[in-house]
This record gives sequence, C-alpha cells and structure tokens, in this order.
Amino acid sequence: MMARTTIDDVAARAGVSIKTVSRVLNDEPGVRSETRGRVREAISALSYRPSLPARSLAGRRSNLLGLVYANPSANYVFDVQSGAMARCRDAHLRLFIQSCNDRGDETVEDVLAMVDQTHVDGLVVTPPLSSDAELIAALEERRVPFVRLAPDVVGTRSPAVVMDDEEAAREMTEHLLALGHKRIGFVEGHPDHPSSRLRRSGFEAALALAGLDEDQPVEQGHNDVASGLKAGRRLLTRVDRPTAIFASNDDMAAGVIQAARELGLDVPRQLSVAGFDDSQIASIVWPALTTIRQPTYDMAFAAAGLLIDLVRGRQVPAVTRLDHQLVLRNSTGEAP
Amino acid sequence: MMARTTIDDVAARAGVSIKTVSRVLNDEPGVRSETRGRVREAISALSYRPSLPARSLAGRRSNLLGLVYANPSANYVFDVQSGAMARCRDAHLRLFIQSCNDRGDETVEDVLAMVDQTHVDGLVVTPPLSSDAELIAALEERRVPFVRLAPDVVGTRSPAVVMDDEEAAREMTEHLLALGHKRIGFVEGHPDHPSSRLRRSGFEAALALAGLDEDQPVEQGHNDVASGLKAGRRLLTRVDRPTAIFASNDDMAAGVIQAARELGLDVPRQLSVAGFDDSQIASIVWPALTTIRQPTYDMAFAAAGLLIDLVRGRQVPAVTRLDHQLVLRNSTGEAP
DNA sequence: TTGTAGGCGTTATCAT
DNA sequence: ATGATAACGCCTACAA
Repeated sequence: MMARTTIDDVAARAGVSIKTVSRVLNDEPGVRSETRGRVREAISALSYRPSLPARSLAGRRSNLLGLVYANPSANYVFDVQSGAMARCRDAHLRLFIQSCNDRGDETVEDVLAMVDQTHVDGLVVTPPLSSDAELIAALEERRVPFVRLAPDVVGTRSPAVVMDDEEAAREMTEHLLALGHKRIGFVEGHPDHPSSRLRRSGFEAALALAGLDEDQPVEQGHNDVASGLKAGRRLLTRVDRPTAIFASNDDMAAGVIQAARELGLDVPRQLSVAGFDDSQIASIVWPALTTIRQPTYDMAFAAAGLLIDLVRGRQVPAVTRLDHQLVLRNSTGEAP
Repeated sequence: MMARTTIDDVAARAGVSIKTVSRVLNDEPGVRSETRGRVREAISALSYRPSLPARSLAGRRSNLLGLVYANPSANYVFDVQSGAMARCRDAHLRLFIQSCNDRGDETVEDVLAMVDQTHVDGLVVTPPLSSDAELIAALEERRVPFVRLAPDVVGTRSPAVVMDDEEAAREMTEHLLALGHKRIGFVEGHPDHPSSRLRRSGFEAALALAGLDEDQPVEQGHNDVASGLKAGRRLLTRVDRPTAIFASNDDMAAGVIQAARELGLDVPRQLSVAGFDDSQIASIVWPALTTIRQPTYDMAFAAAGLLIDLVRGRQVPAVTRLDHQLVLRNSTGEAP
C-alpha cells in the first residue's frame, strides 16, 4: 500500500498548522470561515481520510460504536444491523459489529474483550443479550455507555428502545372485534417473557372496552409451534368454539392454523387466526398471518441515535417506545 | 471508564521491558520460555488486552480484516458474516463488517474510505461487489489484499472462492427431468448477481443435453419472495402450464409455492417446485423445498482463511471451489 | 484566530 | 535474550 495521506499533507497544502486542520475535522469553533474553506478544499483535493486508530489513540473518543448480538434469527439480525449502520453513517461514525457467544460467562468476557480492544465509544446491545443481567452489570461497572434494544426488564440505568406490546395487542383484538367476532380465544406466550403478560392485558383491555364478557377462553402456550398446536386443539374442541384465536406470537399462530386444518376448519372463513411479531413464518404460512410488525430496523436506528447522544454527553430518555404496525393478511376475516 | 490496562502494567508485573511483552504478544522468537511464561501469567492476571488502535498505528498490521457486502438477502449475509467471523475468531483477529452503497461509483468511494479509515489489513469482498470491475480495479491499484467470494469472472489477480452454480443448476434440472417433467419453468435470479446467469445456463445445458425443446418459459425475478410470487403467477397462468418450476433461489421458490396455492395447485402432485441455496426458508415452507445447498458459511470461512494467508504473505490458490449438494425434500415429485 | 509541545499504547530499530 | 528509544497520526492543553 502506498504511503497514506496524513493530516500533515493537508496542513501543508492549505498553508496552516495541523491543529487547524484538526479543528476543521472536528467542527470546532475558532477557525475563520475563509481558512476553514481552504482546509476543506485541501481535504477533498487530497481525498484525505483521518485515521480512526490515530484518532482513538490520541483523543478521548474513537468515533466507533459497537453492536453486539447473539441471535439465531438471520432476518432479525440483518434488520438490526441495517438500522444501526444507517444511523451511524448519518453521523459519520463507524459501527463495529460482533456476534457473541451466548453460553454463560463467556458472553461477558467476549463483549468486554471487544470493548477493550476496539475502544468503541459505546454499545448497542440487542436481544437476548439486552436481558442478560450479568452482562448489563458488567457494562455498568465498566462505565461503558450502552443502549438496550427490546430488553425484558426496563431498568433505569441504561436507555432502552422498546415497542408497546400492550397497545399492539389491544389493536389486534379491536381488529377482531370489528370483524364481528364475539368469542375470541387467546393463546398466552411463554410465562417467563414479560411481553406475554403485556400482550394478554392488551387483549383483555380491548374486550373490557367493548363491554364483552371477560370470560373468554385462554390457553397457555410456550412460544413455539407445538404449543400453539396443542392450545389450538383445546380451544377448537370446546362446545362454545371461538370464531377467532389470537396467539401471542406467529409460531403459535402457525400451530393454531395446523390445529384448524386437522379439524377441517377453513381459515379464515370458519376461523380467524391472528399472530404477533411478523416474523418470516407469518408470510410463509398459508393463509398468511394477520399480525403485528415489530419495527426492528427503526428500533435499531433509534437505539444507535440514542447511543450517539449518550456518548456525546446529552440527556436521553430512559425508554423510547416506537410504533408498531397492524399487518392485515389473509388469516383473519368476518365472523361466520 | 477506568484507566485501561496497558503493556506497561504487564511489563512491570512480569519484571521485563515492554518490548519483551510485545514479543510474547506477537509470538516472536527470542524470548526464553521461562520469561515467556511469566509474561503470559501477568497478561492473564491483569486480563490485559492489547489496544487494536495502538497496534495498528505503530505496526504495519492492524489485526483487523474487513468484510464488505451490498446484498439484500438477510440469510445470505448472515451466513457469510458468521463464517468469516468464525475464521477470524480462530485466528485472534477482528472483523470489521460494512454494508456498502451499491449505486455506481459511490461503492468504490465507500469501500476505499472504510479501508483508509479503519486500516484493515485486507478485505473479503462478497457478491455482488465481488464482480464490480471498478471496485476490483480500485482495490488492486491500492494494493489492498482481498479475496473475492463467488465472483462472476475469476480473474488471476485476486484469489476467489466459488461454488459451481452452473453444474448445480444442471443437476437440479436433471433431477426434474428424471421425474418425467417435460415443461419446466425457470425463475431467473437478480440481474446484478453473476450467479443468476450461471444458474440459468446450467438449466439450459441440462435441457439441451436431454434433447428437450429449448423454448421453456423463463421469468425474471429479483431474489425475493414477492418477485417469485409474481413470476409464479405468470408461469402458472400460461396455456402451456409447466409441471415443474425451478427458481434460482429459495425465497423465490417460496413465492412460487404461494402462487401455486393461490391457483389451487397441489405441490408436488400437480406442480414440482425447486429452489436453490438451502436457506432457512427452505425447510420452513410447506412442502419443504428440494434445493441446492450452497456452502455459504464454509465459503466465507474459507475466504477469510485465504485472506489471512494472503496478508501474512503466503501463497494462496487462485480459485477455491467448494462442493454443493442436491437436497431432496418434498416439493418435487413425479410429473403428473 | 492560530500554532507548539507532549502524549496516547503499541511496534520497529538498533543497541547491549 | 532483552531493552531503550523513536516513530505511528492524531488530539489535548496551553501558548502566542
């Protein structure tokens, strides 16, 4: 590789000292605009690009943010990366992405090693790492600024970006009510996930608001297709069979559809089925699922934005709640 | 953040000079093994982690590799990243990942800026960037070591890791022919992806070999489910409806299955559908897709390995070809 | 408004 | 086999 263009080259060409160039680079005040112009010109003429390592070594910022994940879902990871990268690009920062080990204390070790070695200014921590108590504690102890994406528990120490599970569940329920359904079954999510409770209470709130009998059938699920299938069978073999079933996630909704097929029920003509998440399976299953879209890209974009504010010492809200979206597909229809 | 542990701390604890610590860090010869042990001990006792920026500033290596992509497929990108990261982890190197703009000369600018700023030692260039002539030329001019993943033209200047798209497509087509299909529709991949052409020509070669009418219906797709759906609709509403459709990737094949369902066609009894890639979606759709397993992860792993050899000055083969595999599932069957 | 000197944490060079 | 010292390219602190 040829000798790199340095700040000295720029300074020489613009006829100023390197300190002045540095000021222009960092948008610092105290440079006459005419001088600033000359420097800018020199920079682009030489297509000078400041060395990130040199900056992070000399300054107290590295202009590098980090993103850690330990997630098996390609689509989710891809969206998260894209959102965070886009925000960083806007701010002329770089993003260092790392996939981490998710078994035990290796996680903490993994992340801290990355932070130490790369000198990132801060971290976007994505689920499930964002709910890893050990990791969170370790980061707080190190005073590494970080923003959590969709954490289970919203602590007050680090900012979090979330969506409104309760409100979304309410909207979905209202959609079903609007279609004329009076008996709506609910499949609750995994008991360990806080979002499960939120989604159920959204469901119940909508029913209450509609003045509907609160005694609607509810089954416990565990967020996988198999538990959705079982719950579906139980709900659909009741004497007072519901005309719609709202499952707390898409996988369970897919299970419910299977149960309906077993029993010879047509979806959505005889049974409406609704999911939650808008994961890949939602558009693959037949009929495609009416569901709630979690704005993954936007959440990551926002998280990176908050992190930027955070490392620049600005105040940021503890919780940022982004809008979800009701996605209408073919699994829901008029009540029979 | 608390004061970082530096090489001086380690040197002090081990009772040696920082140069000796540096030698141990870099596995350089000329250190008594007893001394080496003491240093190693000090390193782990202090959980010292050398600063990447400092190393890249001082040395002629940064211990950082880069990976660039400009690809809309989440699954592909995810696999590529995972493979390259794993290889880097093995070699105790870090990987800097960047998504690039894919419009015109911005691409070159984007990549070069990244290289300059981060000081990466070399680059893994993934498709479609690996076939971007301008970019390749620019990288060669800069003398940036790089390895290309699945490039369309295999040049001699930079090493390439490929699979045999043409041969694989031929095998798949032969599979369909063996099942007795005589009218086979083809959904071509994204026009910017070099593999698209190769897959099509493999398809056509097999037909020619079978002495079949070459005038089989072909539709253009864009590697996503939506374009597969559209292409499927067009193919399946022809008067001379094909009994099998071979889509250039799994996402589009999933779209074709949707189209079939819309039209009330049973897969595979009335229509066989074949995909390519063996991505996640292939085993999620119903029926599960017969497809070609592209060893994406392994290819990226290999590419990173070659790059490591390259930056260390070792000789590497110009072309590394990895084996694909025909995966038979339930979406293909006897011609009706 | 601009410039000078010193240092960030490591590797390279040249001693010893 | 080991160490002292000068880079690397930039920013911080202070001076002019």
